[in-house]
Amino acid sequence: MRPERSEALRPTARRAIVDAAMRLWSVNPGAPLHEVAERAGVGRATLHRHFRGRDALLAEVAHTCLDEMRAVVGVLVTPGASARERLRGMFEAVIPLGDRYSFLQRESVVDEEAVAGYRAQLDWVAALVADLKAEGDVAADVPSAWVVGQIDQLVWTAWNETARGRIAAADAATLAVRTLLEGLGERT
Amino acid sequence: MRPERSEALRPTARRAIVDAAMRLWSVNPGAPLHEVAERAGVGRATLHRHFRGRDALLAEVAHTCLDEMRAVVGVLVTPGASARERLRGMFEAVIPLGDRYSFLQRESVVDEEAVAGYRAQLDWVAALVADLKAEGDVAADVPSAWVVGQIDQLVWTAWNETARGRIAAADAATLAVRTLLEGLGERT
DNA sequence: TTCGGATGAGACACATTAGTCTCGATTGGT
DNA sequence: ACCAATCGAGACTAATGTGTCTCATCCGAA
Repeated sequence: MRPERSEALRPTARRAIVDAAMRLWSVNPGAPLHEVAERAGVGRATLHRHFRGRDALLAEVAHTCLDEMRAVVGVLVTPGASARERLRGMFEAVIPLGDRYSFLQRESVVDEEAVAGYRAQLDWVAALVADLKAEGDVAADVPSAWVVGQIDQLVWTAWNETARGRIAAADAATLAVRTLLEGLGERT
Repeated sequence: MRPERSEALRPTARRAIVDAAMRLWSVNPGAPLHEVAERAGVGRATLHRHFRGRDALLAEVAHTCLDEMRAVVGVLVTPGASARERLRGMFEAVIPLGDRYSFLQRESVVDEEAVAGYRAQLDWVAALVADLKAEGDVAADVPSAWVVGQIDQLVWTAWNETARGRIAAADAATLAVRTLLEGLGERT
């Protein structure tokens, strides 16, 4: 009757709830908790046993997103890689995560700590932009804030188009790099 | 006591409500109706006198957005203009509207007629992209869907960055065209 | 088999929002 | 000055979401 019971252990429930919330809130940011519980295959009461309330769950979801993002981007610190290579690697790593992170677009009500983490991510991108400029991949006269915003949106657009099946997932990162760099590179 | 009373006529109330909803929902898509009424300087009951419910208001707001967009874009059919000039004109016309249209990003629950209007807008952009390709401004090997999505997002990014004061409004359109075209133009 | 912890289902109270109604006040036109 | 239409304020009900609680059940471990 419940073959998935064996895997629905104690620690797994919490994880399932967070995962369900990520996916559900990415599509419908205002989805009620009972929908999250249902999607997680968990009772409503169990959700409240693990999380004090909606805010607590939202905070944990945000933290999880940022942790995963950090883990994925952390691999890219391979020394010796050019800024352009790091940019491409970042796109390849982050674009597949779009279907779970898109709800973060709304910076609405999140933890103090979470915003700090988000700031750190933006700083990472800002540093990358600085390197791109230093290595001549991005023209110096383009405002860095614009470049950072563009990279942010490129990730979202890439996921958006692949999710709709209009772009092959494999092409997304290549297209993103090309779109960004050959649009902001040194004028020819 | 109420100097604005003279202008708060019968037909104006409806308009004020729609306008308030546009601006408010752009920032907070889930804002309750009493906040919309308050922002519009109107009683809650009056709002319900003009609109059957939340859905009806949402529909009218969407229609208004599309109508304004159509009106603004309609001016750009000046014959003889190159595709590139039309693209730039579109950016200049549409970017200032971002603060009222951004809530449309969520295609969530809208009128059947509204989605049709939105499709028409995308078709207009798709036609522009075709012209850009024909005139050699956009490389032929880039998927048109990507270009259309990019233009869409460019508008949003441009407003986002100008709203945060990180980019001068006057530079936004120029930057957008440069970002798009010199990123997707013929390889050099 | 027995026991303890965790779970699911559901009842319940509470808060917020949506929608309706009434009443007194204000406005613009006559 | 008067009248009809509209409006704002507030009371009221219904619907929805949130949070707490109880109880029967299931699972794994002893």
